[in-house]
Amino acid sequence: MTPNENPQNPGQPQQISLNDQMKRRLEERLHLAESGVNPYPCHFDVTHFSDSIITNFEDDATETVSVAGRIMTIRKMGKASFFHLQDANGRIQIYLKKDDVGESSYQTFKLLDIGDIVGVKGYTFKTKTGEISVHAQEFSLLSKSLRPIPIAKEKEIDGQKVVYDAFSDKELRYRQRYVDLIVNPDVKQTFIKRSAIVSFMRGFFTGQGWLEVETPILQPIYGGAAARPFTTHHNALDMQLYLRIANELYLKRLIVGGFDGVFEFAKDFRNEGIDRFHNPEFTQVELYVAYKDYEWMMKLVEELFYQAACAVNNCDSVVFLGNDISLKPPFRRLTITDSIKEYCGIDISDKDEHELRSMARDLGLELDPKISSGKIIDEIFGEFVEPKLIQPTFITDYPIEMSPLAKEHRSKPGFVERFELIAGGKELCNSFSELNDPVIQRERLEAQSKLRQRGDEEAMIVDEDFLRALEYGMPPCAGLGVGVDRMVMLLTGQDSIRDVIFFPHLKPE
RNA sequence: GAGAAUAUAGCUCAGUCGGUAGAGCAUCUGCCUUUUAAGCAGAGGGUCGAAGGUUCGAGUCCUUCUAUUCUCACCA
Repeated sequence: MTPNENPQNPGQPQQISLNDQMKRRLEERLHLAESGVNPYPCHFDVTHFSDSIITNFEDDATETVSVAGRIMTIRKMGKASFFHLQDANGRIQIYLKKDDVGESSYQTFKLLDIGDIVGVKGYTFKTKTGEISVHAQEFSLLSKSLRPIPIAKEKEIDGQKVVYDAFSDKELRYRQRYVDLIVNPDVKQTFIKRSAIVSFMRGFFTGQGWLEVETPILQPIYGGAAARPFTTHHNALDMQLYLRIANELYLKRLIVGGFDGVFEFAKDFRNEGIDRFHNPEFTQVELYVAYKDYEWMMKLVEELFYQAACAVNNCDSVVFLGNDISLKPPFRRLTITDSIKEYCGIDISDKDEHELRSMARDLGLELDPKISSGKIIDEIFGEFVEPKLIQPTFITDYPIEMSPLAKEHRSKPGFVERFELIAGGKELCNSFSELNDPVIQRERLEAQSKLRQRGDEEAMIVDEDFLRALEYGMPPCAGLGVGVDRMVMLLTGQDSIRDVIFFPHLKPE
């Protein structure tokens, strides 16, 4: 695409709406170039970052530093000026005096705007009012900004930072995340933490000797979860493909192949509704470990969340959705049957579909007459129990109909060895002892495909190649899926998934 | 999918009963060599989300549409 082409309407020049401020900045860009100042030079030698200058400052020892960043505030006072420069780590005040930088350089400075990126060389000092600053000896323009950034002003009152005119339009913040990141420092911190959480998990897993792998996103048959997929088309092969809804079936093939532990940070895609807990594309880390079961996996998950919280927050408790949550192990464990007994006062064990349905009706739950007993239990749980589980809780031993890929419970017929981790009333993890009997797995998938024929769009499809892999023999195995976005929400205290994804899905402008 | 709210200057927001489009910040001009929501004096800046309608007259009332936000539904 040529630079001036309109992406929405190829062939047409792009309509850049020019307001007065942009016009002026464009003229300034030309004016600077004509007067011999390159508005976009190639490099600048940075020696210091704002945060380290401030931490290492000593009153009687000035230090020569080169810093670079974006101009965020300007206070011009005739022949001297102050401005704040924002670099990757924070802000530092710069003091610029005409006598020090020279007439022409000072004239150039006076043309600059908030939003321009500059480099400054100077020495550190503390102003009359006590702010650690850099006294500029040289400065240079590094990149001219053509669009005015939203200016939020800050004032400290009794140590409390008060922000005026903050850039707060949520739509604009999501659409122009780059601006959000420039002007709202907390946003940047959330994403730095997100990266730290992912790094921590990667280290936690590889430290055990498990292998990080990559498996297909474009799949001819989707599986591993109950969800509607996105479809796409491969032209050369002229075939329909699906964007993965999970990578479970591929990772298990790798366990068959002889790896003892594999994991993948997977972007998954589900063609479903959008709300503050769901984005159409989201990140899930899935982990499979041979010769282990779900009991073992629960201990691992406790450690994972506890250590991750300590690593990124230096603290084992968080505030999530308005609740104080402690991530100190052990987490409470409760079978789904016991949880319903506790929160609804009813005993669902050994009840048939008819009895369960009337119990649900007594609780005031309207149910689709087509759904079977496992799904009824899930509905009761989802409606009356899950929202009440604020502290981290493992809910275990789900009805077998809901879990076609999990192994039947070793001592409870009709249930599987499965757990979910719930915190703040929301599911964060799902895990089971993986079903590795290929004959039973085939039966379960075929039962799913019957549900599918009856109109359940989320029922799974029989994946013959996956079954073939199991027929070669898969060791006993524990599997885990962690919703990374939700885990980041929990550990950063964000109430919406949109605040932990840089570019959440929005309709086109 | 349903309901509620929102959409006015680059940003944050006022706009009363339908009668000339407002403020602060930002921008521009002038003054100002340790300021910090810098200050002082002046100036410019608007297709009031889009399209229809009612009316002598619509930012304001009505209809439709678009987008967003929140809640609910759906959703491992």
